[in-house]
Amino acid sequence: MNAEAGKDNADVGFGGLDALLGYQLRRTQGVVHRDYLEAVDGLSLTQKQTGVLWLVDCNPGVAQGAIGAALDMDRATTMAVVDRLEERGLVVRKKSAVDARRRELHVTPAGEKLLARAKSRIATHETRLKDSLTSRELTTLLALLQKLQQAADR
Amino acid sequence: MNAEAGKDNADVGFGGLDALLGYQLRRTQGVVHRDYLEAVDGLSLTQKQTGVLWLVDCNPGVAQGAIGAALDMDRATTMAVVDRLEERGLVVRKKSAVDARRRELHVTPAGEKLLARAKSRIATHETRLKDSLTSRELTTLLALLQKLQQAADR
DNA sequence: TATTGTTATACTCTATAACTATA
DNA sequence: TATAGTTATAGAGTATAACAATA
Repeated sequence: MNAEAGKDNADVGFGGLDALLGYQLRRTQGVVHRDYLEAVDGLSLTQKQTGVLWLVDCNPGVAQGAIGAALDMDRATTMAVVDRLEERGLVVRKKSAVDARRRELHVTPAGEKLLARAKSRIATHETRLKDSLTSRELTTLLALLQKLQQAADR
Repeated sequence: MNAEAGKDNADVGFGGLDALLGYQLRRTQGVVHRDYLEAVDGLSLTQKQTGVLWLVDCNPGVAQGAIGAALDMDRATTMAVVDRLEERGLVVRKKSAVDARRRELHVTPAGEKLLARAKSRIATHETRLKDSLTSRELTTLLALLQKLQQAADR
């Protein structure tokens, strides 16, 4: 494994790419999500799916659109995610008695069980991440991410 | 638009979800990528595609695998991304004269032109993001993201 | 008219597994 | 045996557009 020609893995120049906030953000998200998937290995839950399950669980009867708005998803995207959860019997859609356009979402017993297991695994994953930072750094990081969200969301 | 039943967009409780680093990271990445796509509107370049184009440009003849390693991508994922760029005539694959297994990547003139335009738009996008932070906050944020990457990458 | 959900469709990223050809 | 790239295949997130039902 010599660096005889072309470029070896070790000597790839970034030419300023790594100075981009967007790049570092995406890269960090990628690594963290992979660690997340390992943490919940076997549960078959992505970050997004867990997010929906989590919110539906603590907001029983919440409308699909509200979930999408809360998690910053398009209506069609929300449909796709909820569809998958419903197919797996983790959530159910019920017609709203108050507004027939709405579908109230509820977590099923199976969903509750899975969510509980996921939360436990996620706690471990989160601890691993947070342990790499001081308490002050964590607070700072969350605040800065918040600022970025506001700057980018227009 | 009343909050008559179920849950209205405004009163969705997060039940601790928003305290998760992984959640805030994913959310921030989503908002920032959307802003990115708006910034490069019409160029049809995602963050990932731009990243590959960028690295190939400043590392002419780089091997595909090296690009994947640098950008933290699976071999198959790298294939898919490079395939799209090649189909669009933005990069070319050439057999390495030194190691016949390798494919050296090069940016085409069309790719150079597109990358230049993208870089200009990205500068604006990055400025918008960075302007929301002080210079010290930016340094801190980049350092903390770095720390997280190391903590999650195992 | 506006809103909520739906369907159809499409693109991108991601990954696993099996395969070829080279080393 | 190990590495670089390839192909086939699949799942997941994302989004646009057109549509139905309801408000």
